[in-house]
Amino acid sequence: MSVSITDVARAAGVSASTVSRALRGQPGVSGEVAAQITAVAARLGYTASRSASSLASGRTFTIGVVVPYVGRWFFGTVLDAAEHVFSAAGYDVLLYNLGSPETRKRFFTKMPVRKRVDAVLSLLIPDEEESAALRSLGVPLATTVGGARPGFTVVGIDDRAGTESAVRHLVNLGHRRIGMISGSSGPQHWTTPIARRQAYLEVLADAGIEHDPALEADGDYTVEGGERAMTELLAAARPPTAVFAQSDEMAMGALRALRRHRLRVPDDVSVVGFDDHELADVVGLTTVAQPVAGQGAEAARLLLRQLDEPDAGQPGQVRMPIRLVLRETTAPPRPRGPQ
Amino acid sequence: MSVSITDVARAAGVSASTVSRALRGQPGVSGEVAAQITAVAARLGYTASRSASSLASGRTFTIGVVVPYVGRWFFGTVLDAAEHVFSAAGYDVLLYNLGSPETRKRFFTKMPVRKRVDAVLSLLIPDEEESAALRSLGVPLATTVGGARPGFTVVGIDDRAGTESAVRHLVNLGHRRIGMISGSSGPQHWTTPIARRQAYLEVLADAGIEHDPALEADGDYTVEGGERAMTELLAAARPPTAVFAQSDEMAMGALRALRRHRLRVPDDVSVVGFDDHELADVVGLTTVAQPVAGQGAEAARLLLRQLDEPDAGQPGQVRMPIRLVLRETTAPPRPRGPQ
DNA sequence: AAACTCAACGCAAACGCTTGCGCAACAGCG
DNA sequence: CGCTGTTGCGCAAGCGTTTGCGTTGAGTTT
Repeated sequence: MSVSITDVARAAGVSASTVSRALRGQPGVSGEVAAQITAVAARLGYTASRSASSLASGRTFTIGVVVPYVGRWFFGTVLDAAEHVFSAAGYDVLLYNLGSPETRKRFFTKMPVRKRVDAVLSLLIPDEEESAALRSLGVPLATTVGGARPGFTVVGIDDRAGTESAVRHLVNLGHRRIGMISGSSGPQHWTTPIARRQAYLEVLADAGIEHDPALEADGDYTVEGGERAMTELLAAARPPTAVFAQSDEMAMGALRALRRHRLRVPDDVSVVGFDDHELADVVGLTTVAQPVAGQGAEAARLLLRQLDEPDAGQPGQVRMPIRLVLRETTAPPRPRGPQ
Repeated sequence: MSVSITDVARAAGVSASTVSRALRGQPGVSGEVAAQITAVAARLGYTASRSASSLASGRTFTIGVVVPYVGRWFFGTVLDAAEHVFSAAGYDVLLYNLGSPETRKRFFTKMPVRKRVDAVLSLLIPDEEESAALRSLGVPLATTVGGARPGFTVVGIDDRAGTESAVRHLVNLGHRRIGMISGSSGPQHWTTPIARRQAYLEVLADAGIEHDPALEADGDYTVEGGERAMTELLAAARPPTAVFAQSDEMAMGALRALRRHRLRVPDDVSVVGFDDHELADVVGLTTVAQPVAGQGAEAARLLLRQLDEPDAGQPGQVRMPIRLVLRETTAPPRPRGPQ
């Protein structure tokens, strides 16, 4: 029923090996014969069986992409861009969505990608054990999040610089009580929240502002979490006049909480986010923009390059530019109340 | 280097066929031997090569999911849910992101999923030619968008009912000049915008409101498109006092446009969206909620069922519930101006 | 004209698994 | 006790490619 390489070979009056070579543009077959074969293959609607060819060749022409939540804007956007690069290069992508701890565990113990992929792009930060498991695959690895990791190509941003620009902006506006909504709920090895928190503390210290632990809350990187966190901050003895959220989603949650508390933004409270979410502009959110799609595409390109030249040296590290985007959720604090 | 089935067989003192059967829980191997084999396999860290087993069995344990834009909330959410169902059932998902016409064309001519997947879930509406190509794969097919299609299991919503509830809501508030931002830019065979438009027209007719073509604009299903469309509507001789957008993203674009025009929502203009986007609540958008993740999960489940019982009858059709969610972007029109 | 290259192609052996079939061994039956 | 079933397992033939190597014949060198 299904047309195989021998069918093509027979129809073209050559051997299967010649068909194989011709269709893949390998040397060892004359121009005319190759043309003939391509024509016949097209006429018969022949597509090589991926299973068979990867079994024989050891190459799968497939990239594994593991992501915590495809549904979230950040990951969806990275994936979108990466997928375009991969598919343009003739690679398919095998998607693993590892949101819950169980699926994540299942993935890393069963390792379904073993012998199924030529490389893997991880959009989540593997812990020591997990990255060891990935390395054991013996294929090029890349990630777009978190810091340096042995064996991984990482393309990311300067989290500290980004955070600095955001918090410094609030300081410059005159704010002294600056809260932070972090997304630190994840495992410790995720360096992003840590780096951003450090930068936050440093800017405060630099401005001579004493740090108040009551002005920090965890937002879990979600809208709901951000809302909860903001509510928490508002309950503090002396609530913040400005808030830096480590992601736009959390910032939007914060906006919602503020609205529910009948507080005006930026009159009563300023808020700045991180990411430049697609909808940040709609809500007028001041934020730190990072090239999200750009990171996905770049990581994909680097991975492909490693595939092409396996003898290349250390996996690279790329820092993408960030920039503060001023919109309408930040303003000087209202000159009222004590201090 | 890599451990194969024969390694396990040797170590367990049985034949490869017995290992194969034991590991897949097939009958024909005694309990103790099976236990032995599983233990040995675990100790050796054996994972069956997917290429080899699919070559031999013809089954791939992989589902192809084709989607227009993974980055967009709707598709990302559907995909997320579907992936969970698939992976829980032991299936991997091969992702094809077909946003641009070129990649789409490439996909449907090269058909890279041929012999690579056991089923495909399409999140885009294939035209006649494309769905014929999909059917030629000879595997179960499902989609979560658009209307009935021969050979496809489709789980969706009642677009007309959803639209009716939205537009009727505006009518009931007293609006007479009700604009619509549609997403009809796609190919004609996409029934969603068409169905929604019809329902829109019907409600107007039913309310005795004459239809004004100047109150319709195309928003391309994007935020930017929605903004453009709203700007267009505002330029009409008699601009609308309310707008129904066929997606929340377009509605949010409309909100942005309105803000730029210094018009207040809902005081000057009411707007209602469609989807109940994750952030609809943040901006207070009144909208028609549909179970997005639910549709993805349900479609995935139906696909798996077809895989289990291939002799089942016609592919099913499921209608998921919708409901109007009232928030803060709709209100009665201001009683001023002529009529 | 013999010896040698080299390009173009075919042969056949993998690749690692699944599965129909055959063959013991053992149980239950008349 | 022979006979038929049944259970548990091994044999070996695929599945559809890729690829190292061998063969052929035309072209080039001495």
